[in-house]
Amino acid sequence: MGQPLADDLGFLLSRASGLVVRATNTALAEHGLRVRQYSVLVLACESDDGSTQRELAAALGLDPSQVVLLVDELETGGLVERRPDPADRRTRLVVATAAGWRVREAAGAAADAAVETPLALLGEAERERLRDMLTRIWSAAAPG
Amino acid sequence: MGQPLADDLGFLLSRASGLVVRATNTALAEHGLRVRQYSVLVLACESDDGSTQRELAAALGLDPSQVVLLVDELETGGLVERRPDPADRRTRLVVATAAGWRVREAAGAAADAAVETPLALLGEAERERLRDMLTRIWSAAAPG
DNA sequence: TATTGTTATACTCTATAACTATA
DNA sequence: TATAGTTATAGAGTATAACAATA
Repeated sequence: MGQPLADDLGFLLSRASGLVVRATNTALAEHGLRVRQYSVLVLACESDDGSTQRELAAALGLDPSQVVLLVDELETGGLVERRPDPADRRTRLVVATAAGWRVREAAGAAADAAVETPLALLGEAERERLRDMLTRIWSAAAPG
Repeated sequence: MGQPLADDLGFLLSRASGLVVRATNTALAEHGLRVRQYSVLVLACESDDGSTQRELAAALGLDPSQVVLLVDELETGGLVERRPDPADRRTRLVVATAAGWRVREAAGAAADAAVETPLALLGEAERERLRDMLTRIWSAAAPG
């Protein structure tokens, strides 16, 4: 007869994800960002030499064509810039600007605070276990 | 300086959720469903007397106006029907038809199989812990 | 007055295909 | 011939506001 919907991990994942994404988007709004743009900005801040859009797409689980638009918006806002790659003229390295770093820090604090409400019932040890499981879900389906 | 994106639970949740939803949608396609319609159908099968659209919306975490369209599609496909509520003429009770039950069973088996790939690295005990944590995330933010 | 279902609208996200320039 | 980035488009998902019927 099938399991109840409340036991379906796919359903539970998407419902929890939607909740957290909504809360994060609300918090990011005052910084002019949404989660997708924010994710790109965070990744750009993580690499000193910049990341190719292909690398960003793989890390985010998005199609490269979507990354183009996200980087466009961040670039228009002056938060990242596209630098030519000296080694390969096809690729463009996405690097955070000084303004990007500042926004990333403020927006990150707001996002972390916003997510405390939905995560309130989870202790730090549990969150670490949750991170581990979600990472393994990703690695099982997106090897490499 | 902020945590790495790979440690951000919001990001990990949405990435894992997207992955599982994509796999499930692919599996449900041959049954003419997508996850949202499927979720409504499963809930309709769970209640003998039917659920109001308000109840469905609350359980799914959707706005009631979205449930209208999902039920419309299921009703057009003959999988559910809207029955008048004898106790309250405003409400309409959503009930699965016999065809709905059959589709729910076949689609559920396909969805369960499809999700085995991304969940392959999690044992049953871990899945139970994951269910518990995701349920608590929901209950922390959507009390009631 | 408040609630249920409904309609309408706009925006965001997702999926796909095709094109260009380089390798 | 393959890869990085880009453009374009259509469809699905999300968010809000307003309305009629009923409580």
